[in-house]
Amino acid sequence: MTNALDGFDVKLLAALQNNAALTNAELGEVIGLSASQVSRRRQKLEEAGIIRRYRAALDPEALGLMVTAYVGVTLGAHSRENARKFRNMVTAMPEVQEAHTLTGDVDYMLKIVVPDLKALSHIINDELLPQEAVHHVRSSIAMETLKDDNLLPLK
Amino acid sequence: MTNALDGFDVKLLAALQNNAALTNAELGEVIGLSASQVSRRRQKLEEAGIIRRYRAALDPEALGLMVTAYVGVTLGAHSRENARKFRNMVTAMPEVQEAHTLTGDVDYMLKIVVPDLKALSHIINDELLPQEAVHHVRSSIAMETLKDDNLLPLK
DNA sequence: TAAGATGATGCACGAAACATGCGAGATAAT
DNA sequence: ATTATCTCGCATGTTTCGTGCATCATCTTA
Repeated sequence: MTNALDGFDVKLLAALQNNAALTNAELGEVIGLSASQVSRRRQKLEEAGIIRRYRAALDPEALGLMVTAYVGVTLGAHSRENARKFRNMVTAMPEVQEAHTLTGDVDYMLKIVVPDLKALSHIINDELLPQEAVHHVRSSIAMETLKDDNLLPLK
Repeated sequence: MTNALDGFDVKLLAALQNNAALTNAELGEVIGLSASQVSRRRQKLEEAGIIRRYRAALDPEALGLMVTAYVGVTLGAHSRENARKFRNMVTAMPEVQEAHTLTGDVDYMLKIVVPDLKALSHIINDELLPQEAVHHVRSSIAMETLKDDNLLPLK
């Protein structure tokens, strides 16, 4: 069982994460393969979990989501229970697009997208800060987005 | 010309950003509309630019991309020319998934995805820091990812 | 080196999904 | 009440997809 990705696979993945609306024939034209082979390779990549899902990328501003912010959260007493609560809350919040635990003095980094500053303020002051575990919150608003494609670099 | 999104549109967008592989018939079943209507509304949403593109979401770890880091960059002398160079460089780097200018003391926030710490070190020390404009770089490695779907919150 | 096995490829064809014309129904304005 | 506008589902022609099959390349083993 050879599961290594060859050049075709890498090209295919690159094409698909750029534009998943292309037909197998068009993809084949781009990477130099027949449509049927594209179909087969695609299926394998999906089954292997390398292709996780297909998604429509929406325009935030067209939907009235004007504010993106990065919020660093520092927990106080690192009690297991409070931390668990915090994580559950954060992952359940639709405004939170990304949430990571970090090295260094800031424990969590959240990427938040909301319609306006009022909504951001509400999240920080009425949802995050009241949490028992939360000790300190530092938010920074994204003024200009230079890049936001989340495309993975394929060697 | 009425361009307001109704409930159907919102439901459709929500479904599509979760799973763009659904057929129009399946989508119609979910939101309570016929396949043909789904097709038409979809076309409109695409033409209006609300649906930007369709993308395959890949598994970073399956591709050997094990390290995600947030890198805050502070510029020194804010000369127009140096800043421009920095921005061009950053947007051209495939490892940079997101790049925003921020409010506060940190000028830029970069989200970087690379295979390993060596690659991260290389980017910071050999690509970012040598830039004339760059005064200070502070990087924080994401240890655990709680959420990374980048789904927009649809009211 | 020969021979067998494994896997990848393009072609062809049946099945599935899509796009669109059309008439019916609903809503709003005159 | 009537006309105009818009949205709807149905039906149908077209495109796209998935898979069986024979061929070709590569690798293994004797």
